Amino acid sequence: MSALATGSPRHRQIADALRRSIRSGVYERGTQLPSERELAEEFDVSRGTVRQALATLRAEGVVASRKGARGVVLAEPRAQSFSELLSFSAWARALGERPAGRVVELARRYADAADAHRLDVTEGDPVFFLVRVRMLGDAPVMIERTTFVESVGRLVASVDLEADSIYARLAERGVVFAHARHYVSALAADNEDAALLGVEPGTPLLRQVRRTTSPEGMPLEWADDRYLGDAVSFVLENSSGSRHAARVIGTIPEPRGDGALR
Amino acid sequence: MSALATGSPRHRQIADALRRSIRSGVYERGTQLPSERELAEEFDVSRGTVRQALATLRAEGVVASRKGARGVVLAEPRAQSFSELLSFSAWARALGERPAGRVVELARRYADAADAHRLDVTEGDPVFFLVRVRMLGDAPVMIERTTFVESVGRLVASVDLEADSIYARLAERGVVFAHARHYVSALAADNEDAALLGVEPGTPLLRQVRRTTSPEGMPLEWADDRYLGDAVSFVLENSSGSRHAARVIGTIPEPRGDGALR
DNA sequence: CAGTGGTCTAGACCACGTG
DNA sequence: ACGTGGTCTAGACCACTGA
Repeated sequence: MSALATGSPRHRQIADALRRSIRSGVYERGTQLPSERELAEEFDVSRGTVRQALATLRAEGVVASRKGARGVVLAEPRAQSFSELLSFSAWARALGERPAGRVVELARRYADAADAHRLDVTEGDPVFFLVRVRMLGDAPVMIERTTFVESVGRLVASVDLEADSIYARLAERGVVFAHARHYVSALAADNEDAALLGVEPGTPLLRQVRRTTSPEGMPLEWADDRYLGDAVSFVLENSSGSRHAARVIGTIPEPRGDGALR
Repeated sequence: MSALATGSPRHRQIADALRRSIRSGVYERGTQLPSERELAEEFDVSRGTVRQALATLRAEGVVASRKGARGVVLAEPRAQSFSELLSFSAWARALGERPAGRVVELARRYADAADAHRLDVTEGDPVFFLVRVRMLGDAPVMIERTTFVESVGRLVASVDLEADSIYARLAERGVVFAHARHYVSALAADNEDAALLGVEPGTPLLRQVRRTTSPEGMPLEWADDRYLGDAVSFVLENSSGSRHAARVIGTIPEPRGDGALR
């Protein structure tokens, strides 16, 4: 016990405490939580702070609540975070797997129309392009094709790409990835995909196109990741109030509009 | 103008107003928003209410904010909601498409192990099983295989499944779908999939397995939806603070644990 | 340095649900 | 009828950003 987050905000500490209570069976799946006023007294904070903590758990799909009734426990908390969705290395390590990567290509090149659109740069501006095959243990599970804006790419080029997590290294140098939008669809492996993953062309792949921005909203990278369909899946939570996820026609918005459809 | 949501909470009205302002170009992508205190004065509410509205936009990926600096506009707001992710009909209509569906099978049967696990019922309990092919215009785009708990399934059986949105009809009868967890992966069309969608076996499909619960956390249905990979994709937003989405090893959790992994 | 968002408090009223 | 969560107010202090 102890040594935990004395400096972190109170509402986060409370969310952590509630998560632990649920995981350890103090509050079981399907049962009701104490009222917000009771929790406020228990943690010696105002009700507003308790509500802030509960909002976090609600967004995680751990609890649900309605107007006149007490909150209920929906499910065990999942251990995941933003960095684990962004970084293959962080994710793999959190699962106890040994992440590995083989660099296929690292090049400085010039932005084409797609790069320009997704990174908010001008066509012809320099960007960095990186292709890696990522593995769990010895088995390849995905191909990662990432395009970085020049300032970030220069840092990437100085990292040990075979061993390290790019995002951990960049974070050390003050490059913060704060927000991402992901497009998820399915496609058949083309010849290059197939060769890199060691499968037949035509094998179904899960495609994730991602665009990541800094806290200021500045695009930092975009990536086209392709997973073996039976190796990995994505999980998302989705409640009546929230709009974190959506479904769109077609695959990936290419030409104009940043937001697809239209 | 006017006629809009006089009864809805103030923070929602403010979020709507800000979304409109961004869409209409009052606040452009990449620029700063007014300070929270200024917005509070403009809308004549307290700062807390403004922050509640901004939290919504943040979760949607429309704006971002950090400690000492003003919020910035990340992207144009997307028109989507929970019901549009859940209901094929609502989604298609919102896009101006004409949704259609062909019922392949509707049967009352008895829960197998997977049903029992996902719906919190006992193996052998009655459930309702529905298979539909969904189309946009004349083209089939997905197969929907849904299993309902008995109480909901009985209502489903009384609905015009070819024309109506199940979820709209159920909502009218007081069955509220409040929370969903989705698992997204890729797989190859099997013979049945291929025949129903009119494609070759082996064609890549985007698979979404969903489990939906009531506001009280009671499971109402689970579904295995398979989309033509090039017809539809999913979009998700994901910020440093949030945990709405995650990546997991393997495809769909089958046996135990509700939360996959472990 | 002044201004900002992040956090927190201590109240209040309402619509809703359950007994 | 009562307790509940949802909403809202009017303050306050802090850590951080940016000129």
